Amino acid sequence: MPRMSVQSRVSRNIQRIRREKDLSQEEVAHRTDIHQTYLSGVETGKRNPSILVVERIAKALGVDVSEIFKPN
Amino acid sequence: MPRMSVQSRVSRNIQRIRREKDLSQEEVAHRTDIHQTYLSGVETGKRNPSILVVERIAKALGVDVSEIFKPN
DNA sequence: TTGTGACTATTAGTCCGTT
DNA sequence: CAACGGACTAATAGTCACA
Repeated sequence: MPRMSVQSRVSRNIQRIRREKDLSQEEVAHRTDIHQTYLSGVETGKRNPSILVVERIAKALGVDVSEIFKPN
Repeated sequence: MPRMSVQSRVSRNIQRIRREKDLSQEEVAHRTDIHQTYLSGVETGKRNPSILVVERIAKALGVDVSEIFKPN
């Protein structure tokens, strides 16, 4: 899977990890204080979040930020 | 070096890689079409760039985006 | 060559409801 | 529970004159 855009990479990783941990978007929204609708936009690759937002999501998912940017 | 903020992590990695490749901020600015002053702000941890901006910088530096987010 | 402050234009991010 | 849309506000993208 070469040269995938950073947005799809991030969205896939976030969704995968969130599901692995059995968390709902609403739960992550609560933990991060980011709206569910926005998280949805991130997970569907429609949003271009800042690195601080990605950091908050990573924390809420209990993983290091670098996990979110791993190629898939 | 535990739990360093994503901003310092990103700024350090970008600056380190850029210097390893012997590039000036202006050269990277030209390649990314991002202004030198903005890059400076990113490298000094004062900006909170979006993931698309980080992707452009990574490309200009010839590394995968994940490199930029590696802990240091 | 890199950093700063100040600024405007654009986008990130919120909040509402609805599917 | 997740996605979509619109309307809105806060924050970032991007520029400049200068140190």
